[in-house]
Amino acid sequence: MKIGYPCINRSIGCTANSTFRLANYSETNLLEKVSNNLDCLIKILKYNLDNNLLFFRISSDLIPFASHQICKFNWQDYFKERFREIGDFIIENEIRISMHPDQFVLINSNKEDVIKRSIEDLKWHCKVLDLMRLNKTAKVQIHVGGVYGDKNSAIEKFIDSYTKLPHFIKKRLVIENDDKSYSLKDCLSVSKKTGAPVVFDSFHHSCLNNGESASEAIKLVKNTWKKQDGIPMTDYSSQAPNERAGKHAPHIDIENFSKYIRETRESDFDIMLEIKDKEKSALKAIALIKNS
DNA sequence: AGTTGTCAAGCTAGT
DNA sequence: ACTAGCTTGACAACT
Repeated sequence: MKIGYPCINRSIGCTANSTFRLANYSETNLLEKVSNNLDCLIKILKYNLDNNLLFFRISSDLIPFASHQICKFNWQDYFKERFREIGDFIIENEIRISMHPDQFVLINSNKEDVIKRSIEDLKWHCKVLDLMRLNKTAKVQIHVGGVYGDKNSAIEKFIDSYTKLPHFIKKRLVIENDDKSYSLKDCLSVSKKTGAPVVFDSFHHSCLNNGESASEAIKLVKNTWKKQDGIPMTDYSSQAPNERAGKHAPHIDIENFSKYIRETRESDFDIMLEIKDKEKSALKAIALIKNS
């Protein structure tokens, strides 16, 4: 079991998700930001290694506007060696990597243009992981998408788009249950048709479910991860106290986390902590696991 | 230097 | 028909 946190480290004084406005797009700006982001990424990974945090989500801002039509620069070639070095570090130290394109990436949209741009976005995410030479255990996770008033046909649309994806995307794409539209059960049925592994998000599951306990849920998703995909990736968070239902907690609720670990102890899986204070909570989680 | 408004992209629910 | 909220940090323009 590996523990990690997404995208940002708040202790080491740099960010690997620095970006700029579209209005200020220039090759110079892009080069500067990407270069800075890659430098910081390796620093974060080193910090993580020192602290036994072996799961990390790389920010979608790593290459700003990578899939936007404005970007004509061949960053793949220009930063080839840097990607390779970072990849070597990841592989040597057996760090698990994920990426999570944001809410705009929808392969089941009823607008062809949205699907097209989403695929372009998935392409660059997968390209980065390929340039790092990471194996199939490095994943790119998305939600199933919109419902458009008819979930069955929206799922059909997802399956149809998925089937047409190039192999280098398919080998990395995994789907995550969300808190409003697509439950774990929905994701499992999509997985059955597509073969895409399912990322279990425990917090979303607490918002939207069909009565499955956490330990049942983990066992169910486990079957969707083949040997080459690695052990299941999962997302964990808890409800922010006194806030709207579905809002992520600012700090880890260690009681809640401890209970989750106890309930699911018979399975091995990696945990991404989607908590606002990032590595701070991840360190607490690591300490808890060590002592349990 | 510190503060505040704004940012490429879509969907859903609520008015 | 329209908009706020999602979830969010960081850029950029303003004090």
